[in-house]
Amino acid sequence: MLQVTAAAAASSLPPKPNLYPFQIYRNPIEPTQLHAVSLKTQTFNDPLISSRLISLYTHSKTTTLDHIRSVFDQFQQPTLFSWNTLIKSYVQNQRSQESLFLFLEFMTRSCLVPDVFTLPCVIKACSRLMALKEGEQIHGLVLKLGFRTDVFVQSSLVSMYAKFRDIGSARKVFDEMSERDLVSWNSLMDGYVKAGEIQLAKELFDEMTERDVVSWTAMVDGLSKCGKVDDARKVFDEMPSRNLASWNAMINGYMKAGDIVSACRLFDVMEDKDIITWNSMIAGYEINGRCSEALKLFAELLNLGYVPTHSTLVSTLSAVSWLALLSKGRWVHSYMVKNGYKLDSVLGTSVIEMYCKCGSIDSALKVFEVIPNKKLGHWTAIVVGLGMHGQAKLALDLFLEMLRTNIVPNAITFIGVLNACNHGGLVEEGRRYFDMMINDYKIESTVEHYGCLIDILCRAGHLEEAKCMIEKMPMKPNKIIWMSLLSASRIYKKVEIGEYAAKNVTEIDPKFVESYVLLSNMYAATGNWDKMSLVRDTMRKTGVKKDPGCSLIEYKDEVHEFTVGDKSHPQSDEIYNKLSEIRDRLKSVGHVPDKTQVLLHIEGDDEKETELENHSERLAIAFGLINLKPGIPIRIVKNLRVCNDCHSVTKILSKIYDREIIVRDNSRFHHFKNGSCSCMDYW
DNA sequence: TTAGGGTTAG
Repeated sequence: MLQVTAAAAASSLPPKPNLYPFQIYRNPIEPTQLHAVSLKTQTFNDPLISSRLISLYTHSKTTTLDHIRSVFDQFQQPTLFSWNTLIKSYVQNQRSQESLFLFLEFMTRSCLVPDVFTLPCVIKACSRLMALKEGEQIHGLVLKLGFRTDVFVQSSLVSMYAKFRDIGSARKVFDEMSERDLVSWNSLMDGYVKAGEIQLAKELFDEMTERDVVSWTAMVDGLSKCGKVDDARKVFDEMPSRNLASWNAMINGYMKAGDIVSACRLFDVMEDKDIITWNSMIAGYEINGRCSEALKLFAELLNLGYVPTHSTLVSTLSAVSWLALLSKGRWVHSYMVKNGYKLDSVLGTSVIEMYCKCGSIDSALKVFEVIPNKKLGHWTAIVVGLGMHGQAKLALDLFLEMLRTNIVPNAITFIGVLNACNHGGLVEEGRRYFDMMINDYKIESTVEHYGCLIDILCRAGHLEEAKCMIEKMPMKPNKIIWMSLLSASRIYKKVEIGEYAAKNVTEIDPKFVESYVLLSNMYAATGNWDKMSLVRDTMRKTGVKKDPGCSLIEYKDEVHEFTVGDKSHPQSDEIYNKLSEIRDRLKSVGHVPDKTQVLLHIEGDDEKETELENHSERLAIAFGLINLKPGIPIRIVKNLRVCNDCHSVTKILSKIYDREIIVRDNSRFHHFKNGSCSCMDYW
């Protein structure tokens, strides 16, 4: 009897250590070595050996996850340990979706029961994927299996719900926990922070009997995210110890508050920095409009040997886009290609956007075309970009192609589509896509969608209808919408509607210059000189001033900036000679300057004409004609809307100098080529 | 044997 029991026990136990090829746990061993030996000694399927093998593979830096998977697939009966290890590897390698698939396979195929190691892994996968439904299912499984008391499992659930912004469920799990560790406190607190409930976060923080650096950092982060950067600094100063994350949170807080000086002060005194520190600074400069500084930091970071992350590149590309530094953008893009960055949803979109905003729609298209299995972001970026560049037909063709590949558009895609319809003057299509968005895709229309549709109507001259729509739309019309109506009133000479629109703009933003400019230009265009001088008087009285026009052009890695009548450029003499040559050529083709649209207080026609001729974009064009070789497009970035006269002059120049001129104004691109412009004279 | 959760950029 005794003997039988011993034999049965022996057969269920793992073989004795001396039966193993070598002492697999004690000695350092390469996974490939163990793999080979296990095959030779036919111990490959031994539970201990196979578990150890998977573990060794996951720790080896040279083994890919797919290879580990192929080894795993050869096991006859993978152990729970092997399943857990593989599931975890997927999560760690940012392949959470596959880890959930694997978990599903585990549940259906393996006859094993998940344990306290399996569950936190899959819970984390759900929270990474923002998979609410799956997360709740796994929560159900946790309850069914009775892991209610396991602190690891429970705190994973708290952090998952916190990530989902489902603070109620997070709180519920937290309240039911029989014991709580620091992580559960911190997770819940962070949940409150993320949900913007700073008061509740603070209460929880005060309630905590023990705090670690993570708790303190979450508090710093929370306070600075709700705009209390001074309070955040107080907490930061009180902290018993700080780590990189704490410093980064504080820097980021300052940057979000627009306090670049304080952010820099911290950055400068920091001894250790990591890539997140640099990313925070670069993104901070970028959101505060200091794009040149952002690019400077990017260059410095590369010099110091840091490896840029996706986030670094997104901010950098964004800064490049703002400045429209095409050559810099190309450099960053080729850096990415050389270093094997994949153009995923986020990065691909950034690169496409960069080329669009730098005026090279051709490069954007080239990048778009070579991206394999394109995501919604890629499609949206190119549709929006084509719209911006006035290529309506291609934009809509691509949109339809996207629908054919069963990609579901979102609200932003439709902004691109409507914008494209607008540039192509496609009124009926615009209405149809607007309805399609609401009825077929159940996307709620925003003020931006209405803005596009109203601009479509305005552009086509349906001003009354546009006005009706503005009055009937379900949300409060914004400044842009009224400006759209005002701008069209100027073109179609509908003074009454224009005045009505201008009045509404002024109510929203009394200091908004562009509305005064448009109103005055509308009066000028309709010969209402008295009212025009009235507008100018109002501007003088309220102290509203027109921003000085400014144009940028990139040449040999340098940005050349011109303002109206600028004489500070080293090549100034040459530029003014070129301008007088331009004047003669314009005269010879019969161009008469449109002096009605000048809004500086200048008496006498001669002065007005000189003023026009020295508009910043003319200086930039002259500079381009002097320096850029024939055939190379002249790319200019302007801070304001292009004025009427400059627009018609640039059209003529594109023809007489046989030169493509691409101008980015404050909202769109104008491609001047062979005497016409891509905006079809509506802007 | 061996594996798990929380803070900072985007």
